[in-house]
Amino acid sequence: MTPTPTRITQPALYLEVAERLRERIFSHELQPGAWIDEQKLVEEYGISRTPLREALKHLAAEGLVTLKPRRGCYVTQLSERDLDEIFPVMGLLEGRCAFEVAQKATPADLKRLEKLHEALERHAAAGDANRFFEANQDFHKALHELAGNRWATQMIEDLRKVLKLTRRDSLRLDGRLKQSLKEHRSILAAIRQHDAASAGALMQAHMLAGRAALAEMYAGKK
Amino acid sequence: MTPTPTRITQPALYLEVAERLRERIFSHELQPGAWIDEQKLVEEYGISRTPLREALKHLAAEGLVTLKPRRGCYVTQLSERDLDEIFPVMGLLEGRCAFEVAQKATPADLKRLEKLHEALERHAAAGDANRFFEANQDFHKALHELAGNRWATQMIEDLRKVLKLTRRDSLRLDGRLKQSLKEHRSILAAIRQHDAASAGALMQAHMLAGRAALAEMYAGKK
DNA sequence: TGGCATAATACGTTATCCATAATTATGAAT
DNA sequence: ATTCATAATTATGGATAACGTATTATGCCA
Repeated sequence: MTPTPTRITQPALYLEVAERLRERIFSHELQPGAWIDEQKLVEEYGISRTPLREALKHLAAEGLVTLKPRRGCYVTQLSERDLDEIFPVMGLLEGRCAFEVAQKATPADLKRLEKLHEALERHAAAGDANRFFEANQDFHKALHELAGNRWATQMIEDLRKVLKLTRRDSLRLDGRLKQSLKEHRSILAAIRQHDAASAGALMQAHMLAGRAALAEMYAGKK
Repeated sequence: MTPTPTRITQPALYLEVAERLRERIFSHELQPGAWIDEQKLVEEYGISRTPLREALKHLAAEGLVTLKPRRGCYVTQLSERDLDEIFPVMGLLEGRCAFEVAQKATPADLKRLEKLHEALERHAAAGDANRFFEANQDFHKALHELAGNRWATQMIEDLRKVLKLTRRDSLRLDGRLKQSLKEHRSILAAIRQHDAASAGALMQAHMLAGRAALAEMYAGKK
């Protein structure tokens, strides 16, 4: 038998720390705007300051935290303006992916997408927003992979991470989940028909609709 | 009199180091694929390993260097595939900026763009590829600023840095400078007429033409 | 010549210290 | 008592040294 399939090269410590912090940020245990206490984390994780600081710089490059010189590290707070800027960029990139996939998807690719979409339908029918969110992400990821542009994919993933700072559960908004499903359906249909222009445009609209849903949620909170 | 207007908060050391390394990378003193010797740099700059390593991680996040676990740091080498992926993304983002600016440029904005374009014309007429390159960058930067999407701008700038790893002087290619100027002219014309769709499309084509020029250069080298 | 053990190199991490800037607490003067 | 200036505290940014360990290179032996 092969020895324990331990990772060939174990990830650097700072990457592991970054991942742990990411989770805490996404779970909102560390809220946007919160100060990140280096000393506390050092003790908590039982590591030294160096890798922690490297992890924080890494997260800063991703945009999840903001480094204020001589004042420490804070969880990034997205402004309304940030959202107004990020979603259109996402729309461009995701729209392009959809465009590409519609052009070159093979029957096997289509089958895969349909399978992912079925999961989406299922979770929507069950009203399970969490699973829907996951399935949604899987569907988009499959599109990126099929589009085959690694740089675009990287950018989209970075932006998605940043958006997770805020998005939380706009899907739970009354009707948004159903609407989102509908949009997905039409995107998939366009891809199936190899109608690249429509697929791209629909995807772009899908992103902007996501922004609008968020805005609605904020408005509702007031 | 006010005290010496020294920088309110002087930039962190690792940022300065990163900038110096960037220059050495762009000047091709550090060539793509080259191994970066930490010890040598530490001695050379008279700093300790900590800020140097932070600088390297920063550059890695920008994509200029690649960190191989336990094997050190190497200047990033772009493949043909990378170029084929990056230029279209640039096209999307820059195209969008041009689109936006065409929509909302004020007379003052147009005047500013025209002034920048004049510099472009001047340096093209003089056949000064270096200054043309600079002026070209200024023109694009002005567009980003007028478009007003900071996130898109950030991404474009990051990609431009990465492209500088390779691009060097495709502008010196026979005729490319002139062709580039022509493309700029038509873009500016579309913006002046507030023809957003054309401005966006022309800009996108401009980016793809840049990719094609690079490919031609590679082909010529063989 | 080929495989394996050993040595050298350099990366990742820890621990500690110092300087400086920011924050808070303290105390004096009006 | 309130305000302002100063002092004490705290935390970040940076430097240094040292250690463990993975990778690479060297060289021995079969």
